[in-house]
Amino acid sequence: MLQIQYLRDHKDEIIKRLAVKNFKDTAIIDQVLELDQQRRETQRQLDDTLAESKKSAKAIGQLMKENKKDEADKAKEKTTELKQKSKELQERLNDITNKQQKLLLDIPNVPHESVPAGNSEDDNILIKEDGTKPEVSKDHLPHWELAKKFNLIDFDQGVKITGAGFPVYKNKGARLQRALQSFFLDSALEAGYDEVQPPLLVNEASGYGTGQLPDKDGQMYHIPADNFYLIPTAEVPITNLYRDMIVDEKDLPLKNSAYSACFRREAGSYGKDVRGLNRLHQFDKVEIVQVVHPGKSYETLEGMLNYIISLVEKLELPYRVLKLCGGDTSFAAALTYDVEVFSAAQNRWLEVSSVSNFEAFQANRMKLRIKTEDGKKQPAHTLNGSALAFPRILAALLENNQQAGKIKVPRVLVNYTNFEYID
RNA sequence: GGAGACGUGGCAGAGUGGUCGAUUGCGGCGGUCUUGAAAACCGUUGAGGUUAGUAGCCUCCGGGGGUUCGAAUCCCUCCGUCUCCGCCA
Repeated sequence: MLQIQYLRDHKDEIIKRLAVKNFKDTAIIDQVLELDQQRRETQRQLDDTLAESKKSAKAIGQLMKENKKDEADKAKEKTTELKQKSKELQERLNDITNKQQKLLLDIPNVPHESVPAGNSEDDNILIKEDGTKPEVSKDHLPHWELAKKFNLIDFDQGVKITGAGFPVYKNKGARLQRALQSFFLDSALEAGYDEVQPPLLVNEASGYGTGQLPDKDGQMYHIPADNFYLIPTAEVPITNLYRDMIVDEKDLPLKNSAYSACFRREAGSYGKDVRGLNRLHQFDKVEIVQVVHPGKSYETLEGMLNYIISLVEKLELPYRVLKLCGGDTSFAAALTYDVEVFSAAQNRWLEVSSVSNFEAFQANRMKLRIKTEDGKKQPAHTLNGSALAFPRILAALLENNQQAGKIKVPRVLVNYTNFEYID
């Protein structure tokens, strides 16, 4: 959510930058500012009325003590009138505030000035590409074939017990997943992230806090009986740990990591995108989150990106980094980098991480502020990134490392798997 | 799930209708004293809105609603915590 003060002061610039995200509903911004004007005016009227009524009520107390009943009764009448007036003003103010709030929630975050215009992933900018793509021969198999051949993942049984997009990992497939979890969590710990294990279900307020609601309602699994949502990423519970908090500047940065299962409805996906592990309804991920001083968030973003790259390098996977264009940058993000690994048998790049700076957008929604040394308060900046998502890493590992009759496990994972080959 | 108790400022804990945004203690910050520190003493110390403003004014005692001239204090409701019972990984 944008700060109303910021919107008031930089309206034209904001409209211009939102166009980069293909947000062209400028009428909504005019409406918000108009409502803001009304809000402040009504607030002022209400304050004055309440002040008068309060003064009058206090005077009555005094008159009662002095046994001046007639004067007290007179004052009561006056106060009753004032009360009626303030009640009306209060209702009007609530109405205006609610409308304004609702509209504000629908305005996306302003993209960073370096974000290029664009409509789709084709307009993303290649920042970096590194690593050696493996030689691919004709008998190279895609990961879903390998998973079957080596009995690592059972997609059909997943369909039976739940539905498509809910695979069952087995044997060395399951152990490899466990190895990834430990490797990613240990690495994050070493990089200074405090480990947490959050709930996988969150309430509505948390969904609004990080910006999934109301924008992505329908993408999350919802449990109506309790009005809970299954988390689409650990970003939601972790960042919301700091909702409604005022953090001392000297305690920054706050750094957390968490492993969690993630649940996404992925309505509308189809074709090769959902084949095998490429896109699932339930998957595993280690997420990293930081809460930082506004002056340091872009520096932090680069640091997080470099950390993520280091993981991919340790896994010996060829990768590339993209800066997302406006059209591909999510509702809540100001700047996002995607990290993709090359999956040899499919001959395609798979997104395994997305790291974003949300600036004050989430902090504003969830009232997460920092207190500076001179006692001033301002919204913090929040960031998060996948470090990393398991399924596509697994897909690339299987496809890229296949040899005659076996698959080689990268050296860094052998400590965790206790096997060198899948055979 | 059933019965009962309770939710007050960073924490502890008063206040049960009238200048209470709230006694007090601890913690934090500033000062006196000290070579320095501790102790002691003095002062200060929540959040939001409006505003050029660290001036004034208004709002906030779990959330929402109600009674009243006036509510932290009474009523309703929701949420949460605790105790006992039941169930249970």
